[in-house]
Parts: sequence; structure tokens; C-alpha cells
Amino acid sequence: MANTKKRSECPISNSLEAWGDKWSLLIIRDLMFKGVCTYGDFMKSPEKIATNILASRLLDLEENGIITKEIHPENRTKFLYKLTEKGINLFPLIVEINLWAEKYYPVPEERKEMLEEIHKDKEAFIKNGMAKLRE
Amino acid sequence: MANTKKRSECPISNSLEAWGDKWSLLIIRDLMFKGVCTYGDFMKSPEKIATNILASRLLDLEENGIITKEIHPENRTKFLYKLTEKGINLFPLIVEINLWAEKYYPVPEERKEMLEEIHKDKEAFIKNGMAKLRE
DNA sequence: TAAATTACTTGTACTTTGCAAGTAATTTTA
DNA sequence: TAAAATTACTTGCAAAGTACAAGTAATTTA
Repeated sequence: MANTKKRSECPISNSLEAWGDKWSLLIIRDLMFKGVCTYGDFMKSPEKIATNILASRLLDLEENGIITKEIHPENRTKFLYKLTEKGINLFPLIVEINLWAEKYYPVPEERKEMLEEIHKDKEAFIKNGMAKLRE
Repeated sequence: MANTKKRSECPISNSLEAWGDKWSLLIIRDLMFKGVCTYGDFMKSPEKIATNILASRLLDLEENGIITKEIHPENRTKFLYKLTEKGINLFPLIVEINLWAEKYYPVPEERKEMLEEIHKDKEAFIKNGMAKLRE
């Protein structure tokens, strides 16, 4: 993941080198749905990422300019991770993944409302969602 | 990749288990842009996938119902790989990846025309592109 | 001031990947 | 029609990545 040599000039290939593994998009998902997270928040996710992998992925995403890390304003033992504009711009992609998955896998209860909203007005959902992340 | 145990019920996580690695979406990209491919066609792609990885990914994608494999009608030493409806439905995702990458990486000359089309009328581009793949 | 939190790092075993070489079934060429 | 070439793989092995368990340093809470 912390690879430096480009495989090709292809936009798909370049993208995959930034977030194309089993874990990165889950970290990005958490940041999009929960807004801002600490290391411990990521560890609580149901997929149970190994702690060393999480540390490695957070560093990779930071190096790729997709997330930033800053000191928690209320507790100096914590750090806050948040999406950069580059990360926020992955929002439409996450929406499309949800739409694809909806067709082929059972949708968990807590995502049904979101999918309903997307179906009502996808453009509005994306616009509002991204605006909230920029606050 | 040929993992069977679900990490969670999350649509993003389920999707990543089907195509969330460094190579699968490149195979899908080739099938979308070239229409139908043989093993050798995939090997010619600029990213230079290792032959054992390609064989493994093709099998995984087939097992996940994203591609099919059939005998080449004109040459019995070859096989034709093509996208299923499930695979074709990844088209909007591939479009969004291209749009994201356009913002952050140099766009290769041969993709500029496509991106122009997408910007003119994204919905139409997706509709037409998917229709062509179904022919 | 001791115990708990938080965000990691380290060690080790296991799995996956990447590269090189080899093989079986055709198909083409001489 | 026999030898060479094509095609789609498989196999072996070293290197890299992943998973799990345990440990640590800097605060913060009790």
C-alpha cells in the first residue's frame, strides 16, 4: 500500500494505489458516516481491523492526502482523524458502492433509510452529505 | 480474496470482499473498455499483472458472479471472459472512479475524450455504455 | 499518586503476492 | 504430417503483507 512506483497512468490504477485494498474504504466509510473519528472509533467497527493494519492504513491515507490527523482539542491522549477535500470527494463513489451492493447483498436495517434518501434524490443526497463533511 | 467468511453486513465491506483488491477492478476496467477479453488480453495491460494472480482473480470474479468464462468460438485454445449483469452494474462505479482520479492525477490522453463525454451528460454516458456491454 | 485510557509498536506465525519456469491442449507453419 | 508456435494456465520459491497477542509511552481520571 505504501507503494511509490506507479503501475500505469490509468486513473483506475492510480486510484487503486491510493485506496484499493480491503481496509482503506472502510476507514473512509467510518469518516463519512460518523464524521470524525479517533483511533479507538475505527477499532470499534464490526470488521475488526487489526491494530497494526489500522495504524499502517491511517498513515498511508494521510500520506496520500485523503485524511488528516490532529490533536483532540479536549483530550491530549487522543487524535482526531478527518477527511480532506480529496477524501470528501470520494463521497459519490461510496454512494455508488452502496447502490451496487443493494442489488446483490442483504441491506442492513441501519442503512435502509440512507438508501431510501439516495433513491429519492441522489444528487441532493450527495450535495448535502459532502456539505456536512466540510462543516 | 477467495475468502468465504463475511466480515460484516456492511454493503461497503461486502463489496470490497468481491472486488476490493489491487487487481480486480483493472480486470473489470478492461472488460468495460475492450468489451470482451481473453487471458492474453488481460496480460497485455500496462500494469503487468502476474500470471498466477490473474488466474486467481479471474476465478474469484467468476465465483462471485461478476464475470463468465466461455470457449472462444473461433479458436479452441482460447477462452472468452465477459461481464455478467452484476459486473455491468459496476459501470457507474468505474465512472465515478474516473471522475475522482481526474481531480488528483494527470489524465492520460486516451481517456480525455471519454471524460469529456461524461461531463457533457453523465447519465447518458452510463446508460449507453451499459447498453453496449449487454449487446 | 495509582489505575485507567488512548494510540500506537513489536514479535511471530500465517497467508498472499510476484517472479521465473514449466506444461498440456490445440493451432499454425514448413 | 511433423515440428514450432500459441494460449491458458500451474508450480515453486522468495518476499511482502496480514492477523493475533502482547507490550509501551503519554496523558487523564479516580
